[in-house]
Amino acid sequence: MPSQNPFQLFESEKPRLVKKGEVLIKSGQKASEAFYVVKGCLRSYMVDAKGKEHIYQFAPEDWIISDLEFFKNKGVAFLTIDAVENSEVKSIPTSRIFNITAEDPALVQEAFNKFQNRVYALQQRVIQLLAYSAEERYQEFIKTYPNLSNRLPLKMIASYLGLTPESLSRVRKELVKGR
Amino acid sequence: MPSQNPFQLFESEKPRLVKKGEVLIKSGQKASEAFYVVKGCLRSYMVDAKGKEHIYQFAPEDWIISDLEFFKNKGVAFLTIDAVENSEVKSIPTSRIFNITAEDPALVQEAFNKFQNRVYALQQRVIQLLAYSAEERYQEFIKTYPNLSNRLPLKMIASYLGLTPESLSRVRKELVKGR
DNA sequence: CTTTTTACTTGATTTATGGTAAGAAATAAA
DNA sequence: TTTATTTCTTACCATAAATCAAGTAAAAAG
Repeated sequence: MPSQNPFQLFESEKPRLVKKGEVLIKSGQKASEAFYVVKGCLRSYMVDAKGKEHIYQFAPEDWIISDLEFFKNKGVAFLTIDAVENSEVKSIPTSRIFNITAEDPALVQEAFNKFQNRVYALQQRVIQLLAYSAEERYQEFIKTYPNLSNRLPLKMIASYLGLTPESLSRVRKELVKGR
Repeated sequence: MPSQNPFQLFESEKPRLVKKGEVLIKSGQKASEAFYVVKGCLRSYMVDAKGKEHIYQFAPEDWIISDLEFFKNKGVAFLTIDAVENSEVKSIPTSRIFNITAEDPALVQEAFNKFQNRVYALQQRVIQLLAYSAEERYQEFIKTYPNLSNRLPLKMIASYLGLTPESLSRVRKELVKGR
């Protein structure tokens, strides 16, 4: 969810420092915050029955990240959110995002744009998971997020793409050979 | 994108009849409409390089369906939308959805709810594609959309779940045996 | 109805990706 | 630095799902 200017909704909030690895929202927890990343990178993920992590989203600078399941799920977070790097974030209760109707129309417009971008990004993600091979998904990832692909450990990119680290390592090897 | 009451935005539109198989938006086409399904069922899908269809979304009664890529893609539709059954639909230009700021606050609130539901549904979909096996995805589908699973041909459900019809047929066979 | 087309099933085989394991490289900690 | 920990690579093998192929069932068209 990138934006030209920091989202107005977060403007008045004080940024907070979070250390690499620090957990901001824990799955099963009864809290719901949305985070705006000023600096660094957060991620959201779920852990399956076998203990394997599946990364749903990365949020580098200027992105917003939260767990929307909250509303559907009796106020219990479904995803875990933690910091991939030492970061600086602003936060608001998620509920505020859905209660801005009466406020500034510019804010409403801004929220619409965010939602539009978000739905668009998710559409891309679903299509890629449905229709693309491991190699195609990886190539698309580095094309779409060139900045992220050199900052993130391979195993996290693999998790985001629905692959094992071993498979992504092999894919990468093939790509190098191919040039 | 289900809703309690038909979305206000579509209220004043005249419903139009579409026949099973009729194409409403064609990939590559320079049109962008959002459809509200009064009766029947629509779907959106993309066709990959090998000619294989991948279904992104189904829209039965009371759902909204459109191609958001439009905005990002120089006004060219990425997905194709057609009718899975004889249907009755209302439509508006997609752009209207993003230009309702100045109008009725209730409308804005309604749009927020739709977006929230949509992002939530997409989150579920991504997580399932990342973390679930063929069998788990199918079971989740019939649990989440019990009504849809008996109306749709198996091959479309397979496409939606990212499977071949052969694989889904086998999954189904195993499930019957298991009981 | 009868015919034609499309959808579904099932078996045999292949393929892409996963799992295991061990070592190398890189990063973090001491 | 040196050591410890984590990440990445690579080889070998396993497996879920895809592909191919052929037949059956069901739906649409005549």
